[in-house]
Amino acid sequence: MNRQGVEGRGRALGETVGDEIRRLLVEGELVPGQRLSESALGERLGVSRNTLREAFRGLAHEGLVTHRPNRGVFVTTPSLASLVDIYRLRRFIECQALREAVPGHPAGQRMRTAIEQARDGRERQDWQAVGSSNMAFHAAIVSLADSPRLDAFFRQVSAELRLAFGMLSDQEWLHGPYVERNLHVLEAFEGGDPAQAATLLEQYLSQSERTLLAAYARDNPAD
Amino acid sequence: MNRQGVEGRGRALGETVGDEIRRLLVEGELVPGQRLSESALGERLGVSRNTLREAFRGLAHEGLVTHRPNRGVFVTTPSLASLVDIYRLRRFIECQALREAVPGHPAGQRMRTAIEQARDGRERQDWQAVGSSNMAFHAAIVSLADSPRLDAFFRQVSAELRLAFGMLSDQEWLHGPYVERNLHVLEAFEGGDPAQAATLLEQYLSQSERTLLAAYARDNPAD
DNA sequence: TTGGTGTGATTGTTCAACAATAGAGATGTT
DNA sequence: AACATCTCTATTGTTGAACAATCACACCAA
Repeated sequence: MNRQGVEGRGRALGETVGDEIRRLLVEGELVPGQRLSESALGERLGVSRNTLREAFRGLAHEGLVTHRPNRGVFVTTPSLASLVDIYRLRRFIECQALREAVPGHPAGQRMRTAIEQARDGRERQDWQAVGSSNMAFHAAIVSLADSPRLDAFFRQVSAELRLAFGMLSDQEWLHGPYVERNLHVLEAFEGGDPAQAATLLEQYLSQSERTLLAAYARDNPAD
Repeated sequence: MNRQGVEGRGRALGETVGDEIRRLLVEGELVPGQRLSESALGERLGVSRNTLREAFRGLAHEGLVTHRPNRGVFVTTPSLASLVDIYRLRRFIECQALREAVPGHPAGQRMRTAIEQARDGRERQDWQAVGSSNMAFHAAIVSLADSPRLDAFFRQVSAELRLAFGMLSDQEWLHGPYVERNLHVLEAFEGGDPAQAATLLEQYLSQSERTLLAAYARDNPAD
């Protein structure tokens, strides 16, 4: 009788549920602030409350979901403070990864493919795809540091940021302009000038932050 | 009938169980490689299997515990690779935090108190206390970056590292020599020379890494 | 309006059950 | 003895039902 809504994978456990919810999250099916009822969501995914609760724990740990004791779990509503924190982090991590990277690191290839995919998405006006590719580009930058733990951490922060992007309108304006700037960074890096690449990236991130904060303030006047 | 072994806190949930296990972990009551049976540990802590499982999820997410599907959860045995990764990370994060810190940052005070506590511990030959204070010192360095997320990440990595220290003998040699070096770093920093402080810290961490890896190799010849 | 008070819905936690799996031991073959 | 195969068993994976604890809200009194 088990594993109905989630198709039966042999290997994994109800951990698949976590992935499933994550997917609903980045696809915007579940929006920030929304309450995730244990019984309702459990029924929808075809799992029991206990299993769902386990999944919630992981998601809460990643910050995608917020647990208010005795009240339930809610899709995290990114605060202005958290956005500022995330961008501070990104500058801190990405710029140094770029600056200290060994030349010819294989991640350069991943950066290049990410840019190409972003271009594809832009042509199709698929801004969600552009956003994903964009994040892949930055994840590649982080991977220059060759630290699995740092990669995992960045992946987590990205997901949280993704949540914020999802709650805003004007996706084109948020993602579009950065495709070409990614390319500039890559060119500086592969041209053997990591310091210059880091400087470009720093400006890039600061501008991106301003844009995001402005959009946030516009869409959430209450805050 | 609930909440027996774990004394009944009114506000929190079986999440207390996570803290409890964490405590057992850093105190060395639970050693790396050990299997954590759901029924046994559940009985010992006075919680049900389901509640315990929820706690396991969080711990696994922090890397303190490793989940092998259908086989159970085990206290993580830090690998050589993970130690190398952790030290790479520490150099990456701590040195830059120090380098970019604003002068007169309040965390300087926390660094100073940590050093004093480490000295106390050293006098009492309480090497576990020295290790804790040492970590507090480095956490203070990270907090110079003013990023809650980075702080949380570092706390997590520290706990994992702590696990590794716990499995080694020769605690005095691992912790003792660094108390004074912490002071040198602090002095350089408060003397207004962050670059010098970062350089000192870098050497410090590299030496600490060598010592740790050597001890690890000695105690785990199999690896 | 302000301040209780009950009431219903949801979470927190336990328990008992069963399916699924890995590992150990037993069996049999060469 | 070495090896593959086959039970068998203990443990995990997951469920559903139960009940206690807690919160949100409507209702009512002053």
